[in-house]
Amino acid sequence: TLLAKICELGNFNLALLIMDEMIQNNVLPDSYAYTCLISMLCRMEKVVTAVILLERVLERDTSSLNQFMYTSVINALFKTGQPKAAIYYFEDMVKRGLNPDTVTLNAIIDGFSRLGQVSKMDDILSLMNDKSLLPNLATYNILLHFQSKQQNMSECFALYDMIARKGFVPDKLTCHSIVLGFCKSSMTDVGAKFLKMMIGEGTEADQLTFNMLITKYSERGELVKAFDLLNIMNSVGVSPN
RNA sequence: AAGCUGCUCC
Repeated sequence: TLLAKICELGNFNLALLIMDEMIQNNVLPDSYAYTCLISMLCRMEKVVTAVILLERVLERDTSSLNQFMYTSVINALFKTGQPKAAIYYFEDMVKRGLNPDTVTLNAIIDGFSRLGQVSKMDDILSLMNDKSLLPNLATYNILLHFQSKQQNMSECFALYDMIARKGFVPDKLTCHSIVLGFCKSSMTDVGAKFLKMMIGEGTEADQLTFNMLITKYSERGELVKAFDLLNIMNSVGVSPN
């Protein structure tokens, strides 16, 4: 419990110290303690320490292993530009009979999408399908963001439709990606219209997305439109920063 | 209880 709270507060040095003390006193950390520590280290970009800790669990306490530890490490390795290591742990996870779930595969799809490795993304999507794992909203948001960065707006709309068809409610990340695609395509007005439409449909309004459009309009000298958005922000209760 | 999705500005 103490470890969990310290992890939550983000003090990994103290958490590691306490873990050492536990081990010295023959109180072995349990699965929960290890998971908290590893995920905290990954969040704080201490991926090397996280991997060392995962290796310790692999050596002495394989019964404590779970998907959370692996997903945290796989995600952090991708994010720090170490895809080979990430895949190594993915394969290790599978070897040990820990079934990757949608969250694990999402982390990998996102990792490959950042590297522009489309065929690997497809491989993981096929795997998801083969294992009868259902994509979640994050899966679609990852794909949507990937397409929007490349201004593939028709792909974006196909994904947007898919989100609704699968019964998910688009969120602020969904909205951000679509508007991003329009901004990049210099279709700022369409982006603004889309944002207004999504807000009208109940999507949580979002400061970042407004900022993106306001910045774009400001760059283009379209200040009337920029101020119009600022007014809308106020009227829907999103505070400007 | 813990793991996935934001090249807005700074």
